[in-house]
Amino acid sequence: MATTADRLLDALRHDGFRITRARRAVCEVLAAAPRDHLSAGDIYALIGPDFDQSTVYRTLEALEEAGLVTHTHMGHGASIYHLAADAPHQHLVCSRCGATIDLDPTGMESLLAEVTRRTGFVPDPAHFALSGLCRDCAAKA
Amino acid sequence: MATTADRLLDALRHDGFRITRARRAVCEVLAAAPRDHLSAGDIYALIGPDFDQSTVYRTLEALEEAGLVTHTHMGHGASIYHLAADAPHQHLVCSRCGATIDLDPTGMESLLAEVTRRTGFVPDPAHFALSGLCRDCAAKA
DNA sequence: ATCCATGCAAAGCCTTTGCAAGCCT
DNA sequence: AGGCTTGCAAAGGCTTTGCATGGAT
Repeated sequence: MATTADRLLDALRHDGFRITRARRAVCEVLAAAPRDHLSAGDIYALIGPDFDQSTVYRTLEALEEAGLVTHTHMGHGASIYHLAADAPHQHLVCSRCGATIDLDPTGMESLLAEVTRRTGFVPDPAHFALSGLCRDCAAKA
Repeated sequence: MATTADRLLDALRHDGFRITRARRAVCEVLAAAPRDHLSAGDIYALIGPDFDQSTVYRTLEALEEAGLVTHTHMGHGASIYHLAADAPHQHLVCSRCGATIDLDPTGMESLLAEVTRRTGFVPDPAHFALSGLCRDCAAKA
């Protein structure tokens, strides 16, 4: 069941947020680009010049507050935003060429549980990328 | 064998970098605070107003180029710098209270090897923090 | 003497904020 | 009507860069 803009907007409304042209535009972009890596700047570019970038940030903030969207820090550049309904995935960023890879986190649970056992810390691995060298750059190094 | 400022400076010189007052000051701060979490701003504050922040960044860049220092992205705020000679460690940052924890990466090797096996990607886990909830914040949630 | 490194200032990138006007409910 | 949202503009935090002066070798 794909996440549609209307579904996002309904959820926003249900949480007491108002539905505006700007929010509709952002939701449409997000719904049209599932599993994609959109920065706030990308979204701003996609919804066109009728809206302000601060509105994009505020809308994303509202969507995160409603649990509909999450964001991931990519270290260098801008953070990227995802639909919360998408399967969580670990982002790998090549520190040499900048390539990004999505990794299915299946199998990482035992490691994360081990971190929690040792430290009490409950990791949210999707919230930061993992740096390293991609296959090609590792081969050259 | 502790890393001293002189050792860092010798290594810099050996790589063709010149030794200056500013570089000496930065190296002294780094050598005096091993295993610490110093941002460029912290270092700038510690070396005093006789130097410029751009010099701090350029010196850290030189030290990284020479393989003497590494930095870790902490997501929100500034990156932190470490002596490369320090034991690598995974940084955990609490997304609620901001607390940071250092984690001995022993035991993570098998997971990282698994990532490489699946994707060819060779992770450098120390280069990004890991987000999540610290013990106290997890208990409250 | 050569040319790298510095300080200064300014800009860059990403993100946040203050404020008055406007729109949703 | 009431108050949440917007656009605009400006600022904020961190980092980088251009350029002429000054220092290391």
